[in-house]
Amino acid sequence: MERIMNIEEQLDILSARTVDFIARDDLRRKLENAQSQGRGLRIKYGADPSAPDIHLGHVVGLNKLREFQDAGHTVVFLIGDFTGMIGDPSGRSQTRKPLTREQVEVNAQSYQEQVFKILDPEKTEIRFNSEWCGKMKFEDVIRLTAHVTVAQMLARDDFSKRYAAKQPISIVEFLYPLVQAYDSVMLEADVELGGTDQLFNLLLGRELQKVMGQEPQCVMTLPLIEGLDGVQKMSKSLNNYVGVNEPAREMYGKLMSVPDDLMWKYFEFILCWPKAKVQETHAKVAGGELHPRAVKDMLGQEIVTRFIGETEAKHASEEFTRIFAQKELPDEIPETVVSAEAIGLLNLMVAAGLVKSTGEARRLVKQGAVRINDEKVTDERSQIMPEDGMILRSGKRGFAKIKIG
RNA sequence: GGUGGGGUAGCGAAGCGGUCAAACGCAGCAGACUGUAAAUCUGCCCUCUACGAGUUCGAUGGUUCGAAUCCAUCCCCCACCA
Repeated sequence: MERIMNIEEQLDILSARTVDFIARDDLRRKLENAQSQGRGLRIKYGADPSAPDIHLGHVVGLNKLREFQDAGHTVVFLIGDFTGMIGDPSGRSQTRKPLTREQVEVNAQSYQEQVFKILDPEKTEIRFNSEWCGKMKFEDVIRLTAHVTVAQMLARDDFSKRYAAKQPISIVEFLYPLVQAYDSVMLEADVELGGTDQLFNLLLGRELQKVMGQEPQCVMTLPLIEGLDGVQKMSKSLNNYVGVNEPAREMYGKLMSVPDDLMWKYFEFILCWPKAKVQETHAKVAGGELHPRAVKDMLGQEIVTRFIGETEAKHASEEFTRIFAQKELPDEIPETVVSAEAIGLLNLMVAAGLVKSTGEARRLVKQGAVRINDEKVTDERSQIMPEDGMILRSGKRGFAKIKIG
């Protein structure tokens, strides 16, 4: 994989699929210098430690990082633990509580496991920004802020919009981009990668490096791909994501629910299919030559294969067809242990973890979504005599097997 | 420091003395349909020992036969002017 590529060739490959790329000439110069000195470039990628699930949205960027590695460069995977421990006031969701040291470490650990499904550990440097942020004195912080003006900050799209709309903007939010920029200085990043929403922050890193007497980093942004709903960007908080650590069955199933039109993006940015191949396949579907369902099955299987394995992918695909197309049972059904006494149907469903409350159970029964051993149960008051191996089914996706104990 | 606006179910947002477990939208769930956990249509969507009962509308006390709606105090948030 590590053959000698000429610089222009590298530039082409590295800039493929990017939205913003600043600036090609800078990168060329950096590549030339690095090559003559026999070293690789340092590619920075920042990660938020509060949401340690890597999902397909991140994969878009990780793929690009991997390309850099394959070209002989080093990825600096920066975990923003310092910022994570302070918390984020912008998301006014209280769920964004500051993390403790321990949580950060646990999250960082799980990050690494997932990230190395894509990145080459040999060429990855994992760093934490508490390393330098934690040592800064207040006066250092103030000095840092002197490098940026409010007007510069307000240039950021979401700030200016919120300011115009008289929405709150916390000072901390002004500090975040600055911290991120400072990270670039400390890491001496040659290139920083991020989603298109990061453009401002990435550019600020460039500015700050210049001010601090460093070669400014190049900036690349990659598209944010939409999640399962097909509209909003994939994110954990919107729960429209596919995590790289999910079981094959989940991963495949979620991918099958992606709107058809979105598939092409996934092929291009997650599986890194060449654009021509994507267009060709798209054309075949449009012309009726290929069935969209078949193409989506291919997408699901290829993605599962990449993160889990081919056997699992095949199995997930077959099981999906069996359950949803032929309405049969999955291979493995979680067991619930109950005693051998008659129990109300609603309570049994709660006990089996199929529903959170009896109210929800009642609703499902009324709607005809509940079956016992494949027989529909419509009376919400029915008493059930549990039997070993009894199959309780609620809706298309809820299964429970009864075990007497 | 001053002025004004707020805190309502997972989120957003109505309600401003009874008909409010609380409109509406989003999210979620189910059914039908389908190539799918897509789209569309329909229904559901606080809890329970469930044709009834219990707890909700920032907190606590109060006025009332009756409060999310009125009063008092408190806590929290926001914008604007200084």
